[in-house]
Amino acid sequence: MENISENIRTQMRKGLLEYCILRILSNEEAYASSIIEALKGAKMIVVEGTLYPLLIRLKNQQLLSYRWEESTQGPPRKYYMITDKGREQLAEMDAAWNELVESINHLKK
Amino acid sequence: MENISENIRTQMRKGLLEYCILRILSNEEAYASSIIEALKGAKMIVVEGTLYPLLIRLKNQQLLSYRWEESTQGPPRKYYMITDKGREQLAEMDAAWNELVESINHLKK
DNA sequence: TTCAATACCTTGTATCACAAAGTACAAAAA
DNA sequence: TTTTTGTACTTTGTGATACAAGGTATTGAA
Repeated sequence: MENISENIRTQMRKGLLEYCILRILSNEEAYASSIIEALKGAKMIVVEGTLYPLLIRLKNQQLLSYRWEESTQGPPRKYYMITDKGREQLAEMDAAWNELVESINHLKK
Repeated sequence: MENISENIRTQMRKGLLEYCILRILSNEEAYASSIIEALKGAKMIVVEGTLYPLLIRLKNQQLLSYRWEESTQGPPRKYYMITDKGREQLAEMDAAWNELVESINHLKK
């Protein structure tokens, strides 16, 4: 645990990654690398070793599905898409997130 | 895990409890039960088994200190207070939280 | 056919929150 | 006095999550 400030951020992120993935996939299909890029764009840095198990988890919960697609450069890609059940879950997560923000704001007063 | 919605909230809270404790103690000294009450007021429900180890952890990191105080009803209480180092950490956590909120907002667009 | 690039996956570890217990103390009740 | 009740503090075991550091497989170019 070399960098304390990084650790704070890592811990705060916990439990929010699933939410972020669902949010990203609510707009478009994507495969792992493009999801990582999207997360980077939001400054939610994540490594492959974190993302892959997470995607598998979400797929097993039937919140995501995927299809294989050939790539022009390299091996085929697994494109993930959100399911109806995933959208329901996303709605719940939106609510949970909003409550969390309210909770923190309440403690800031 | 029986209640999925609860689990979502539990996971989202992860890493934020330390932040909440420091925020609460930034205004006033408090002992465990009163901290739990404050968290309840913000709808961040937490149980003793979570809070006590957390307080000990924060104390070992020298972000908190405490003093014993007699109680009119029951055994003495451990009143915790934030240290200077704790206030520095709190400032970092404020920044981390703000960035996190921005990250999520970014993904919502 | 070897190599580099890309994509996907697995294993071991640390951290955190919770559930469910237990210990210690003080004041009221028996 | 002894027992009970209420309050406060603590510990142990479990499950979930993110990360680091590896590995496997496919493709196309050198």
